[in-house]
This record gives sequence, C-alpha cells and structure tokens, in this order.
Amino acid sequence: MSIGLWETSAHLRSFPRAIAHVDGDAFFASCETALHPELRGRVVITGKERGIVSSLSYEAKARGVRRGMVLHEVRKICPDAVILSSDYETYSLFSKRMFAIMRRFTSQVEEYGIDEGFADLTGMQGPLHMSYEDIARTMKRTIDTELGFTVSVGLAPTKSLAKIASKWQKPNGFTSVPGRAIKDYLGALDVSKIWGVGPNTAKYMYSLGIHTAHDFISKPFEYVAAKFNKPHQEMWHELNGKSVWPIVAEEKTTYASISKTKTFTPPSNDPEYVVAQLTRNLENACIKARRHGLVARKLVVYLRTQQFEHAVMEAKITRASNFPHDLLPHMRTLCAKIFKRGTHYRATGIVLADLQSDTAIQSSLFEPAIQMEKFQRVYAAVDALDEQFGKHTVHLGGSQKTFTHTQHASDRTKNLFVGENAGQHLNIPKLVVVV
DNA sequence: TCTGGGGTCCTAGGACCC
DNA sequence: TCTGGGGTCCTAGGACCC
Repeated sequence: MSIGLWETSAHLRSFPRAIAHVDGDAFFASCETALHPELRGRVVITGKERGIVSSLSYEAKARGVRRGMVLHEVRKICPDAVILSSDYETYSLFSKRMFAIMRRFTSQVEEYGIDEGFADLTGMQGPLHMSYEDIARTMKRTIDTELGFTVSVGLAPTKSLAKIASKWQKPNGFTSVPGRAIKDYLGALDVSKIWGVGPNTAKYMYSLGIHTAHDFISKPFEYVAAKFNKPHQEMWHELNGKSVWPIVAEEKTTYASISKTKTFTPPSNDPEYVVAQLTRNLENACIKARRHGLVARKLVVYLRTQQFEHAVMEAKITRASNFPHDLLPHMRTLCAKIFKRGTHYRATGIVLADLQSDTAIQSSLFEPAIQMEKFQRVYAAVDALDEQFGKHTVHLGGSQKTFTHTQHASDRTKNLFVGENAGQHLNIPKLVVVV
C-alpha cells in the first residue's frame, strides 16, 4: 500500500483514491450519429420538439451554434444543419451501455447523469494488473469503440477534481490529475468553473479576492469554515485532494419529489386557464408517481409571473395519494390562495413531495376500502389506455383547456374526454369518468 | 446570456416543549 | 411574569446541478 497524503488522519481513508469521471462528448448528437453513420461530420442538432438547441455536434459548435439557440437562428447560420427531435429512449440505451462498460472495471460506478458518471478505481490495480491510468485509459478506449463515439475522461483523487479533469480537454480527452499536480491545474481555473460554484457563490468569492480555484484551496480551512457553508467546506477538501464525497453506486430507484412544470405563451391572467394548466401538471405528476409506485404526502403549487417572480404554497395531504381526484381539491385551494387577479402568469408547477411507497399506504378507518379499490381500478385502466394509445388518452375535464390551446386537430382526435361533454366534438366512442 | 424542465441539498427562522 | 438555555420539528427560500 502506498503512503498517502492523508496517512495522518486515522479516521479518514488512509490512502489516496483514484476516481475517474467519464463524460460523453455532445452525447445526444453523438448517439444520433452513431445510429446514423451518414451524419458523421455534419452539423447535427437535437431539440427540434422544443424549438431550441438541446445538444449539438462539435461541427455545429465550430460553426457558432450554441445551446439554447432558437432553431430558426440555427438555420440561418447553417442551412445544412440536420435538426432532430430528441429520442430519449435511444440515449438511455447508449447510456446504459456506457455504464455497463464502466462496471467491467469496478462495481463502484455512480450514474450521475444520462451522459456522465464516476468510477471509483481505488484498489483495482492489483486485480486488473494495471496502473490507475491504464485502467482509465482502457475504460475510455472500450467505451469509444463499443459506443461508436468518444467520451472525455478525467482521473484524480476526488470526484471534484475528476470532474475538472474530464473537462480539461474535450472532446476525446484524457486528463490525469495526480495529487501533486493539483496546484498546476487549479491555478488557471476560475472559481466559476468549479463543480458546485454557481453565479452567486462566484460573485461572493470574487468579493473576497478569491478568483481562481487555487486561491480558494490556498486559504486555511479555518478561514473557509468561517466564510462558507457546509457544501463549500466539503468542496475545499475535495479540491485539496481529500475525498469526502462518496461514490453512490446504488441504483437510484426512488424519488424524494416529482415535479411537473409548464411554461405557456402568451402569459395568461385567466384563472380558469391557469387552473387547467395546473391540472394537467398534476395529472402528469400523478402518472409518474403511479408508475413508480409512490404516493405523496405533500403537494406544492407554484405560479411564475411574467417578471420571473414566483408564488409558492404547499399543503399536507392527510391521506397520501397519487390520484388526481384526491389531490385536486388541495390544488384548487392552494392556487386560489396565491393567485392574484390581474397578474399575468407564464408558468405553473406542481410538486409531489414527501413521497412514500404505495405499498406502505394505510387506508384510513374512515375510508371505505371499496371506494379506494374502485379508484385503483379506474386509474389502472386509465394508465393502461395511456400506455396503449398515448399519454392523456384519458384525462380530466379540468385540463381540457390546455389541449385545445396547444394541440393540433389531428392530435386531438386521440383524446377521450373525461367529463360531462366527453366526446361531444368527436366521432369517437365516449368515455365518461365522473370526478 | 439565460431557454426550460426535473431534480437535490442546505440553512435560517419560527413554533413549541422542557 | 420574566429570564434564559437547549432541543426538535417544520417551513420557506436559496443555490446548484444536468
């Protein structure tokens, strides 16, 4: 075992760790190119469904295209651009393959995002008969070959440093930052580029005369403890080469919260329309909650005004639920409390929070079990129909307004309305569920 | 420079209790 | 009735990430 920097603190890990961060290069665009080789070398852009650039190939970057750019701007710059709708199922498959390859080298793999992850290689030189650098390089080569596009890899003693390293050279980069080289890398790095430092913290750091990551790690810990909160104190350790953020290798199976938000144009001051938007968000959030077998004990409603201010209000749900008809009354009450007449709103949001497993749900003594069961059957049927015919095949009458505003006639014929006037405008069988 | 949607974690402050 | 300390729980809001 090598004698590490942290040998002195017996409670901490007694040898340096080797952590690799793998970051896909232009991931979504690369997946498309891997799938359609004829696109290689071309300006490839995803995000067509939203009208803005979501992911872009390096060819697009070179031509001046940027993330978030409106697509008609893109067409002006690059008439030859290939603009595609996002295909998350395909991207997820590539993602799964990438993580599977990483797991060939260590079981300690954290899936941090769809296109990036960490691998803790500590202790693997022996079993794999390779140095850490060789393991990481082999991992990268294998991913590049098997996926058909490149990733960038950073290798360092901590997660925070590995993240910096993988960004150091992109695309197709490999950067190793061994403990003794930390200062060379951090001296040139603006604090705003550190993982965990956003615009506010960056501004605060500048005001303290801290401009580079090296300025930050050079401060004594007592100073950092006095001026910064917990996450930034941990960050200081990480950047100094002491690993304090563990690799979370357990697969994420549950959520702390589920939210659905929707921005609409033009903004509206019509309470009915706003409630209809919220109702749709609630339906969507409930669909997701049911899919994961989760029920909410807390409901949050928020409205965002034109000026980007937002009003938030939440309520406890005495009987946890993932059925819109249970949560709808709470939603209406909350909305009524924060809705201001005359104010124009540009977005609404619903958060289901304090989630618990629906197997743990206890039906109240006062709740007729039969009614509970009835609703469970109704929603099971709704979910099955949605599964077969598309989302919102069955939806609440209350969210109808959002569909008539946003959907094309051809889409609308897919919908069966729920409510008194269900099927009225359509020549399809009507399905009525009274809620 | 800030598009939009989906998340997580932390902190300060108040309520309440001993 | 006032003074003070201490703990816990909850809520609102902030900041950041992809």
